Amino acid sequence: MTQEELFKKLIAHCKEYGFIFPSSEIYDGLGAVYDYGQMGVELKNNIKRYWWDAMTRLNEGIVGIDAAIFMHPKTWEASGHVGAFNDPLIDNKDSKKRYRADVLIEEWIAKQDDKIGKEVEKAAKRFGDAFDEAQYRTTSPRVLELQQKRDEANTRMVAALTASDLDGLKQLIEDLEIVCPISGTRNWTEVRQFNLMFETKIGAAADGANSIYLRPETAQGIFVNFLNVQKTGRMKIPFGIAQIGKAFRNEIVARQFIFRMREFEQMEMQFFVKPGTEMEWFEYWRSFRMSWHRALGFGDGHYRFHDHEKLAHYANAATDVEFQFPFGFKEVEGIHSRTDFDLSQHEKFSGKKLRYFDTETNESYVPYVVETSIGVDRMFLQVMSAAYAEEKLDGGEERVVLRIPAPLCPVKAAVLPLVKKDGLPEVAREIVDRLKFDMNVQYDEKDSIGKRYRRQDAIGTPFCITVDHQTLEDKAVTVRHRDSMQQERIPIAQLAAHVGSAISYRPLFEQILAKK
RNA sequence: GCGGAAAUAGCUCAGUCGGUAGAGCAUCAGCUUCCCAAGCUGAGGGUCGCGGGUUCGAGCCCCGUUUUCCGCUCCA
Repeated sequence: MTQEELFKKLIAHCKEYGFIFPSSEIYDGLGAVYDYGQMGVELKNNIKRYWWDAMTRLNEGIVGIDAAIFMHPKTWEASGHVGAFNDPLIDNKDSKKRYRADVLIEEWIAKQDDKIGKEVEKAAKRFGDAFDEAQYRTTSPRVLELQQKRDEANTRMVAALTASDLDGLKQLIEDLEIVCPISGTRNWTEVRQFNLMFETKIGAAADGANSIYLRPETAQGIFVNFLNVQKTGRMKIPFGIAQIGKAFRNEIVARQFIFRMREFEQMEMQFFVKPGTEMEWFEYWRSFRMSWHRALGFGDGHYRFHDHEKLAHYANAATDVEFQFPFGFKEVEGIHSRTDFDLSQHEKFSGKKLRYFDTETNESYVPYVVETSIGVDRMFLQVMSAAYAEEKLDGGEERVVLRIPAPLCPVKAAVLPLVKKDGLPEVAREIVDRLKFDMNVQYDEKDSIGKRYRRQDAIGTPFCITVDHQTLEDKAVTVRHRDSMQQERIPIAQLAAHVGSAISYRPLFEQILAKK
């Protein structure tokens, strides 16, 4: 089976067993939007719980918040989203390729620089030791001409971008006679703007000034609350603020199932540190976050770091945690050293001081920030793709099993009377009533016992508790394990403790702290 | 957004020459009572993605559209 086939089977499995449904499916669905079903929501909640507790409880000085999705529009000017989330795009009609218009122009400018470099090189050879590069650059007519063309193009591009002048960008591409690298033609479409933030209206006023965005990331809700939390929580640097919440991006093309959705959920933590100590903390979080992933036991080889060479405008160090999905290594989480960019920007735009007063040194400063940001949905897909397995049994039959780590499983145990008579269902119901206070349990009496085991395998239930005739005498049940399919006899009185220890997050947490 | 392919029951699919919808599995009820699915009986479930056209008649032919998949493109 190829990885592609495996991925398709996984998607089908997600729908068949109630993990994920296409949004508003009866109306043909809505592109790149998905709903979590009865099993999916349990798994997703458990993933969030694993993250939340690992971040806020295993680390001293990390507290959580839950900020609103709507934020003051100025937030997004300060964060740079209003400017940078708008990409001007242009298509070549012959090659059918799409490019960012400003990138095409930048590439053209880089080419002029190359030409200038070559001119200078040639001249250097010609003149030998007597060559004065600085003087040559300011006097050679050929170099001056190239420089002038380059600078002019740059000025026009910046002007057009600042003014959101799409026609100006198109004109510039035509004037510079830029050709498509693939087709070599200049058969371009118009330049179009794609705004990646969703916009809506707030309030009843119709004056047009009340546009508001759905947040494209959760981080800004933390930054604007930085002082609130610091002061009311009496937080001392270094400290962190964690948050789980929805974010929205109007992706031009969103595909690969739940890997890229227009509405998605993030788990973010912003860690505020003293300037100058940020690299130390960047390393700490890089290592902590990787341990968090690896503790799930999917195999260390499925993970790798991707360190960013080219950094975003706000960052001075950045790395991704990538997981090997059926469609290749892809980003699940980002760890960024964001400097004081965000808080400084908010100081500028709000006019409010966002500073920390260090009582030991009597200094006040804008803290630096190290961010960890993980997509819940990507994490969900990671768990599902790592857990999904098709096995050949000794009898030659196939079994589909989700080897989800027990603490994350949607259903922890199924209680099954071996037969639907002789008082076995009643005993099974009693067991359900005892266990349901502590965990999500299912009762099932339909079909043969083997069939019921397979149904539980398909949703990843780690324990099947079977009540048989002997149970009536010895007050013990058969516990069947999902992965090994082995069975053991356990007294009913010990069930809660037995299953309870297996579904605890504790071993995962211990492993995170041990590995670090 | 561009190009290609597809869309029939919850799932996998069949449906002849254009003649009014079918199988297996799944689901539900009953029987059977069994520790690793597919025993017996019965039942429910479809505007054939949607809209239009051709035709006496369309699941089938034509046009449009939506969604999905593949490739490109994009991706803080």
